[in-house]
Amino acid sequence: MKAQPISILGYALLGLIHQKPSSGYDLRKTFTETAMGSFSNSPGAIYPALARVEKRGSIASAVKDGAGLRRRRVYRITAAGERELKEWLSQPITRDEIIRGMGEVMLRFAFTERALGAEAAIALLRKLRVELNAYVPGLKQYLQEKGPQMPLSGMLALDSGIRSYEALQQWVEYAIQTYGAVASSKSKSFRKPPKGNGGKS
Amino acid sequence: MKAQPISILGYALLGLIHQKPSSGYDLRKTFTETAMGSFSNSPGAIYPALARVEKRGSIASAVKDGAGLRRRRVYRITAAGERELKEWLSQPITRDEIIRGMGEVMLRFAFTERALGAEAAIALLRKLRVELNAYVPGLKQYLQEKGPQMPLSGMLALDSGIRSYEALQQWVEYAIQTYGAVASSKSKSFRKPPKGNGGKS
DNA sequence: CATTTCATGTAATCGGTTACATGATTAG
DNA sequence: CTAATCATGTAACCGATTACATGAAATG
Repeated sequence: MKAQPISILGYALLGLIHQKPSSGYDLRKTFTETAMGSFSNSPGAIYPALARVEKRGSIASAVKDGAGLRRRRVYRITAAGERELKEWLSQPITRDEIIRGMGEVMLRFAFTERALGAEAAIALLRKLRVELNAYVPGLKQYLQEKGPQMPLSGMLALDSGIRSYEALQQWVEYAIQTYGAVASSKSKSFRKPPKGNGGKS
Repeated sequence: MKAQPISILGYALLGLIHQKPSSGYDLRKTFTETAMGSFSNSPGAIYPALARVEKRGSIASAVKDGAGLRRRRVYRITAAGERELKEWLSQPITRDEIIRGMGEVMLRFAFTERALGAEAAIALLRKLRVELNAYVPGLKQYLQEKGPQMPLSGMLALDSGIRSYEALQQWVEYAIQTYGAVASSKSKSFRKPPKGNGGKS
């Protein structure tokens, strides 16, 4: 039944369009100008991806063309697309996803609040915490056991990965706390910027 | 002249083979069992990649086939391959590389010591430090400026990226110090495992 | 009026994913 | 002797990269 699945780029586009109807050019700008630089901003990636997602019915487009306006094809999400987005966001976080890189997890987290609510975002963070707590100790043990036999650079590269995961663990705690505060006060306007870290900069 | 460039997977294979002649199966095991899990361990990726790198002359293979031994095709690096590896490792670190993800940078770092020596590894770390110091403040400023207008989850996702870069900055300092100590003592056997972090585990 | 920016696409190519295929060898 | 593991491949498909193409509107 299910045709082949939506690619990660497809989900990124779907999530952004869900937040706000956009044209291909808008989405390209988002990828170049905001911190989503890990996605391709090339037209040869985005326009075909949009066409694929549209063909499967997850988004729909309309050409806006007024006097003195540039012709723009604006996409909006459909009911089916919203369903698919929510389904994707609801999938459990696996260890595999953590190993392959945080990109997809973070993308899902970024879209969860808007699509499923703050409680779902907190639940995702809790699941992420569980997976990290199960994964990181093994890495550290591996470093301690095999480290001395590795070349120094290999050992350091591994250490870099571990530190990165530990920073993520600290972030998860902070994010859960932040969400908890917001959820309990039930006020969307209550929002202070994160201090972020033990700023040494 | 230059045919199309070697892929990242190709360089990963080239670097590993440079460290030690290996078969495709060995390399697959390396990807699954060690912390290089971000690379594909599927035969459909590795064997064609090996064939491509061999066809361009960067590696050469010989079939080892003894009595009571399984047939294995073992690859070793050629002089041309070593040249190409060193050239790749010598390329400057760009901001683009940092944005696209640390995977390639770390891979290059991991191979640099063996291929170009400790001094080159330190030089790479210094360049990485410069690039990070130039990049991270902009991200933090972006968060402070645009953060309040972003949905909480978006702000937190960005914060996660920033924390990750800051952890990397700290790692770079640590790595430079570690290498400095080893280089000054000029002794390869002097090597203690990294404490790694403010261990809360 | 020329150039830059906006805006959307197409075509060639290539590497990775997934799945399948094949045998030989060791283990139970 | 059967099952699992070792070991190497192949084929179909699909998505991303790169480069090119087009045209309209704003800018100077």
